Amino acid sequence: MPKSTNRTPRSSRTGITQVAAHAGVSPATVSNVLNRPQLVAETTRTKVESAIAELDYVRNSFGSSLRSGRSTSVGLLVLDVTNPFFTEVARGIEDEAAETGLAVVLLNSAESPERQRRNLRLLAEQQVAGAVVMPVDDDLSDLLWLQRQGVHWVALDRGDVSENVGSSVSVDNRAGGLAAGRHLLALGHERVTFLGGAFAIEQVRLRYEGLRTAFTEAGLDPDESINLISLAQLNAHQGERVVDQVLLDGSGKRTRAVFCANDQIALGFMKGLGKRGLRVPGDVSVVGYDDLAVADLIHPGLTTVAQPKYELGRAAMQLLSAQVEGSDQPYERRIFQPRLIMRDSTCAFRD
Amino acid sequence: MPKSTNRTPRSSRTGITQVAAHAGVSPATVSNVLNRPQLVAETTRTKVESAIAELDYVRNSFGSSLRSGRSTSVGLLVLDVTNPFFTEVARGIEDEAAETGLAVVLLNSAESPERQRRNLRLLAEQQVAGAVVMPVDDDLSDLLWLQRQGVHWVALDRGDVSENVGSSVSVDNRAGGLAAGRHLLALGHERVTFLGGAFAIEQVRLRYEGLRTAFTEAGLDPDESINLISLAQLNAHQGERVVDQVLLDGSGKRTRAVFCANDQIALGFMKGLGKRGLRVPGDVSVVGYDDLAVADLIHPGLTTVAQPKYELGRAAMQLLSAQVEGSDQPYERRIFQPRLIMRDSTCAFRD
DNA sequence: ATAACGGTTTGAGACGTTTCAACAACGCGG
DNA sequence: CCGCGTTGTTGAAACGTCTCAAACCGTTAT
Repeated sequence: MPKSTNRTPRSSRTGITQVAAHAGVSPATVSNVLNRPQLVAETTRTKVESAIAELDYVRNSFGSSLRSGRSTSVGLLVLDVTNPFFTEVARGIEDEAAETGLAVVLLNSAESPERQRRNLRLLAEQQVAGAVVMPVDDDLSDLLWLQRQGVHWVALDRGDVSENVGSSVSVDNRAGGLAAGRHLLALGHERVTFLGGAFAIEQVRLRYEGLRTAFTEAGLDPDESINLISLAQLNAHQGERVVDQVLLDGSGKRTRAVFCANDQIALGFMKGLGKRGLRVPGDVSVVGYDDLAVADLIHPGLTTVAQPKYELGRAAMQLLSAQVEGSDQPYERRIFQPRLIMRDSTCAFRD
Repeated sequence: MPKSTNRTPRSSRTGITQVAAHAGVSPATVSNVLNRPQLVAETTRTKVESAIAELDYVRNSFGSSLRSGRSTSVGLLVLDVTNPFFTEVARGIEDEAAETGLAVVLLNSAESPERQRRNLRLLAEQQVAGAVVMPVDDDLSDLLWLQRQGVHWVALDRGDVSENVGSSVSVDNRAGGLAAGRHLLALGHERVTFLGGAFAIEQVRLRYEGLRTAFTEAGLDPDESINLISLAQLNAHQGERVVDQVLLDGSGKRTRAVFCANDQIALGFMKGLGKRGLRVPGDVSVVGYDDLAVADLIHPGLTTVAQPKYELGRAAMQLLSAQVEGSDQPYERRIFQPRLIMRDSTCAFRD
């Protein structure tokens, strides 16, 4: 990469000073028009405004932010830009930010702690007002560092960050697991496979716990009734790969109901079933988690647990704004409720 | 929203000056260590470096950029953050940017010209070094304005921006349509429905033209052989809604092959077919466009035209860097080739 | 006539960094 | 011992904006 000399091209870009000259007032007045219009008299204000229009002036946020200490952008640090869950959230954040005139700086941790660290550092350098972060692991020290640098943050989908460390928005994963479990039990499935155990990931663990609760509620022993299968990664490929293992079940009886930690796994799993000539829900009932757009498009429609992703994003941004505007704000954790969406991938148990 | 006084909290944040004091050198030297390490003597450099480490100094990009005129962020303006096509592209851009230490500012036009305009303005204010833009319509005047403000840009997936206005990266849509057409013809389908005509969108028009070329090649009259159906929007819902209309075809004969302008349409269409008890590919062969991740997960697997999305993003970013580093660079347009992926949603014609 | 007072405007620093000309220190050949 | 080039270091002036205290100016109260 050649280290080119890439400096501001022309000698004097149109700045607040040029506008001031053109309108016959002082720079300070122009600044006032821009930032506290109430302070400046009607007639001068219009004069300045037309000067701004004529010169096609746009504010230089560097100068502005440098002086005022206020930043006009916020960070969004996600694990994987490609993940449909995040993209919905991102849209919520983006919409909310747009209303406040904030720009969203998107960074991708790619699930790597090292890259997360680099990105947080970048955010600190960029002096963002705040950041919405999906932490890559349980180690919050980097986030605390960010806080010390004066950057507020809100944790996304990680309700477990301890209360007095930061705000968070998340969806009640336990409730989601519970709803899925109740649904399957209502259909008569007293034996269920949970597909996706990777308990390092909090969300998965909670969904599993919710499922167990449903069985306990029903007077069944979770340890007996739930077949737990661990996956290296929570993607479609793993879901497909593990089909045979699931079908055997260990108990001898064939598995009739599967609850997947997310929709992608469910899709992979269903693909695997199809290859083996098994039908959903005739042979196996499948419940997913996330309600991706495709869940409603595939055949059969996937019964799944929906999360208010867009709302989640908006809420995250709102909490962040609150933090930023009043540094003394107490930390808040907002928890949303998931919703079971019944489609055609589940049906009543029959032997 | 309360207009709180939210100023820089502490009196003197650790800046280059504090580091200088702590290391017993001048601020200029610290700056040199940061930007041109070769210039400064080994011993002083280490001295400064440890001061930086001890004080946990992070560079303030406002001050830096203000003075140097160099920006450390680029914009990415998309039509819809949620669109899987863009998210892949975004990942490419993000990866490439990360390597250069650039931050990506993500903005969403939501298909609205007015919001695009606002976003471009925001980018100008943020003084980004450049932007990757998917223009919302054919009106390039706002982009030219951006250029006048000193912000370079690269058009994404819009090869039609005229040569001497800006760079672009795109995928050869005509070739994609051609490949799809040849594939269907090779299977014996001499009559095909094109689903998605909304020719305001350049990509769609070109895919259609490619399809026509395939028929012409084969000695068939495109006007006779291709049934063109227009959709208000290119989404799954529209794809589903239009099923009956497609099946009738007008010619009396039942449609046996459909080429959809994108995968989402294809998915919706297939859902509609399923509801009517028709099988893919037995009753109707379906070809999509985009190769979304789900195309390989659903049953039957969707035959579709894949675009090198990730590469597209990387290339866009590379072109942008070139523009930024040497303002004199000639505009370049990079065109990628799509690839037909054969799965199970197409089969030989039989009556 | 003076003082006090709102409503407006403005001069003169900051903010944190980079840059560049100038300076210091040093060794070296003449 | 003097100039001279080389290598490191630095003082001071930007960059574009915001902010604050001070100045200005017609009014009105004293």
